[in-house]
Amino acid sequence: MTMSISNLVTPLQRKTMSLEVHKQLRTLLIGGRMMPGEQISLRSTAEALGVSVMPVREAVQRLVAEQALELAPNRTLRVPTMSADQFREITRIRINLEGLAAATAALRLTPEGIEKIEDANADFSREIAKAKPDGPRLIRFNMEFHFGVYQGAEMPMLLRMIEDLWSRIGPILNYDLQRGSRRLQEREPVDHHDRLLAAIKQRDAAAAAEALRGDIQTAADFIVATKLLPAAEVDAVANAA
Amino acid sequence: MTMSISNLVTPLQRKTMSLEVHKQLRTLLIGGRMMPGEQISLRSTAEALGVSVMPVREAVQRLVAEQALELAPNRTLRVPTMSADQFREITRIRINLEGLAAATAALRLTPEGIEKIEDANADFSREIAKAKPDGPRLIRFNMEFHFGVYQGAEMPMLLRMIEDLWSRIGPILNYDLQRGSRRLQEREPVDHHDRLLAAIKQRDAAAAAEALRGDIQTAADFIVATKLLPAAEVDAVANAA
DNA sequence: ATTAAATTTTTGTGATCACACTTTAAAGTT
DNA sequence: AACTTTAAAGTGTGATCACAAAAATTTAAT
Repeated sequence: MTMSISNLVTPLQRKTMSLEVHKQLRTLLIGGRMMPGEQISLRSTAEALGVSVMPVREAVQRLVAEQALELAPNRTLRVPTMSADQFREITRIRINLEGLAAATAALRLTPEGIEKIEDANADFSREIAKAKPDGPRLIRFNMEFHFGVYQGAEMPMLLRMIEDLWSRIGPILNYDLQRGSRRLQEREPVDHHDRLLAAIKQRDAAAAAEALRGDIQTAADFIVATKLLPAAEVDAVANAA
Repeated sequence: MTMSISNLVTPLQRKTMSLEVHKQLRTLLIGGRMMPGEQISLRSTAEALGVSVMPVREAVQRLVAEQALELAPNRTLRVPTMSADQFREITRIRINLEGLAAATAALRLTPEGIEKIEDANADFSREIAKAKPDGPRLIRFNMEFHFGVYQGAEMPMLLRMIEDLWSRIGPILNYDLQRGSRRLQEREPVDHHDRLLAAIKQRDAAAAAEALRGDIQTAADFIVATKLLPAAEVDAVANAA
């Protein structure tokens, strides 16, 4: 009976088409490839992906549960729209959850982990310094930086909850970005990142959470200021508890 | 064109069997009617509920997304088991999220809302004072008290996230309760509730969050101390990101 | 040209069947 | 009796069909 094999193999993933569809749709959403309010059709997406409707149905159910998609009362499926109030609420939740992750990560991050974050921050800083920064690249580097920190907290459940939140605000952020936000020209986000990084190196949990709070809050204030988001939702969501 | 009718009618819910099944299973889970590790069969539950497997499949997908159910690598469906580490992580998340809700509620709760909470707390206090308190009733009153507070925050997304967390720890809490925990005999939870209530009445957000932290933490410490939870999970979960 | 009615198309939802895989029970073998 | 092998039952997964309801389109009428 072999004894240490469990340390050598990866725990064997479950591979279904549902999960594959779920991942693809989620990537589209986070990347802002689908506009808020846009309608989705089961059969269309099934045909586009070359599968039957079944895997799509299951994937969609998961996305609805994650609130990354929305099932309207008239049974139409769409990318959720978000009111300014809802966005503000998510921002408060993010500050708490991601603040917790950052604070914990400040205490637990390994030197290797810190190095990865520094790389991501360098990439981000370099891109934003360009005359005409590439939006998608910026988003990617920003994501690598943030989730590099969050992974360092070694709290898998918390990480997943944060991912879910990002998949919900992804469409908003990216949609704003595609319209050519001028915030990209500013050094502000880099300052917050540097401050967070410094706090982590000093193992200062409170300072890390505070730096992250500044990053999230100022970015959110900017989005709200664009007046892109409707003041309030008119139609009710059908997510009965 | 009628103008004020929108204020009179409820926004018409989407009524599908999937949602019904979802609600029923979720109730079972939160109520601790299903043991951690217990296996679920699509066909069995479908037959038990008198429907086809389809609604069950969709409901289960949602529950898996909510992490209230688990899909093992060998494709078996079961109520998630939880290691002590995982429970501790959830506790930290709860302290942050429910603390945020309590702090916000302290500032926003209406007199009617406060009255409702006081009633729930009185019921809870009365039940716990009995010689042989009724477990399910205690759980219900405790839930009414907590969610009475959380609803007062007027943050619907946060509320839903907290509900999801409760559906995950429900099996643990209730399972412990069914084994006849002696903690019920103690006044401790009542003290924390009273402290929280007092903070709310004084509109002291920080004190409210702190009182709630005490309530959650001491209860969690007790659960961990029972040694009911395994130290670590042996088999990996199949929730690929 | 506009509006109203009728028709067609498309939508999500539920049920049923087929398949590959795992687990369990039975039969066979030593 | 203990072990191995084989067969049966049960599992989630994917595909296909049927249906009612909503949307979009066309047709008819004013």
